[in-house]
Amino acid sequence: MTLRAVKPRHETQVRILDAAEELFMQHGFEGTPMRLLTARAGVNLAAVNYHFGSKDALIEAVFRRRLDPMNTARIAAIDRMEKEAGGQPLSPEQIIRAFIGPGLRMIEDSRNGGRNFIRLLGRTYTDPSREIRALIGGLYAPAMERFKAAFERALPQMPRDELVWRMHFMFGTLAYTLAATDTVQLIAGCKPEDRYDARLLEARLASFLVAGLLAPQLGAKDAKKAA
Amino acid sequence: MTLRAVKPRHETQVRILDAAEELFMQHGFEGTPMRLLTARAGVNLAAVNYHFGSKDALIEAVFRRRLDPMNTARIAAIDRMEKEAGGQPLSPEQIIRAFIGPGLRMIEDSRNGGRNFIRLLGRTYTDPSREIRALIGGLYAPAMERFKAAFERALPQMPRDELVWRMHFMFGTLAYTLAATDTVQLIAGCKPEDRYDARLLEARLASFLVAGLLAPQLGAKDAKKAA
DNA sequence: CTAATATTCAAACGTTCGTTTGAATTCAGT
DNA sequence: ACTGAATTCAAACGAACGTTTGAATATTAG
Repeated sequence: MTLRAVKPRHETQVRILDAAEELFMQHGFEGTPMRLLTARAGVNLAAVNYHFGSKDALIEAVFRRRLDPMNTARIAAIDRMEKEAGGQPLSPEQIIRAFIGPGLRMIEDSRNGGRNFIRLLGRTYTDPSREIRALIGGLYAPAMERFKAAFERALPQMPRDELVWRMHFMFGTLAYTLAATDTVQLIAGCKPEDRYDARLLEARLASFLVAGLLAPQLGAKDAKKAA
Repeated sequence: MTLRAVKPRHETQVRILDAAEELFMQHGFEGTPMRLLTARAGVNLAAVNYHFGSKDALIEAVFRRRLDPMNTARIAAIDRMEKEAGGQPLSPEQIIRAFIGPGLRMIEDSRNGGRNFIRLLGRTYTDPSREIRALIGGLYAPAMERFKAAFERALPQMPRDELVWRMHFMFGTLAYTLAATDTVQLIAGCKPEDRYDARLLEARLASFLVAGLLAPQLGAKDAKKAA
């Protein structure tokens, strides 16, 4: 009741979520049949519908399991840093690292499938399905608002729409970097043995993003067309 | 034979390609049934298999139709610019604009479906299917090599692997920006009536990418782990 | 005009999909 | 140990998938 009974209570659901994470990453949502998924998880075909209701509900559960704690941690990190700064605005690099840190560090967690999830997450930002994108957008909304506020405080001189675009660019760079962790060799013959060092990647990415965020703004001639 | 006969000769194939472009963008490859595709194109269900062989072959044809001329144009632009420079290396901004220009300007072509294709292309870089990614990678390879060479000439002091990473980041930013042309509002309440001004977007993106490409490199302490 | 080729068409093929069913089994509370 | 709920299981459901077929039609060439 206390030890042996508690564990298998949700074991089936965990096995399903783990298998879904891996297979969704490898083959996509529509490319992953329920039969393959349940076989990989070692459960009965009907288990997904019994525990989650439908395949779509399973997809949502896969994202909620990791994304909710991840974004909660991001918001908590920003809150803590601002409190420590005592009213002073944070530096852009601090904010950027607080945002990209949790995702990048989850790459190293190949043990518990965090790496699978991150890659899955990266390519789901641009999923064809409107419902899927809406789901991801909804899960991200609170954290996004929080970070936007932090950036506005750090860069009070930057116009609102300019900031939105640069956040868009930064978000895209992160998403693609996470999604295409095996596609770097597309550009150059990067040896596949070069395993990802998350700390090094974080440093490289942070340097790139900080520079982009603080890039020279458009001249007045072009900028007035944006207003 | 000269006017009425020439046009309908390939009209069916063009209608199929146009419909595929739009529907693949909206629903993905696996999410687009042949019956919907052929109905949208106004052709018979068997027409795709007759003219292209299979659905997979159609996917390849969709990309080849636009991507081959696009990358040819990119390479030609670089060649021309280098010739005009007379041996002098090009500026990073020149190279970046030569790369992102063709794609961004195709966004404005909503008439002939170029906008559809660009969004489709953006999200296919991170497609789950290995075959699809390999196809895209192969179509991009020549242009990628050409631009890598141009960057190496423009930035001789930058280490090879550092350049590869930064090209990766830049490529990701462009891909996501193209793919998520309706997701900017995810970050902020960007009014949907704000139509894309491709020239303005190109200026914003170029500024961001140039800054990122020229960002300060990692210190020696971190850099030696990369070697 | 006629014969040969190219294309279109309706219909059906076999397969695979997500989901449902109802009985069998395991578990928890008394 | 016994009862009721929770879970697992094999089997089947109807629908939708990509593809194939062979006849009908349109196009080209001699």
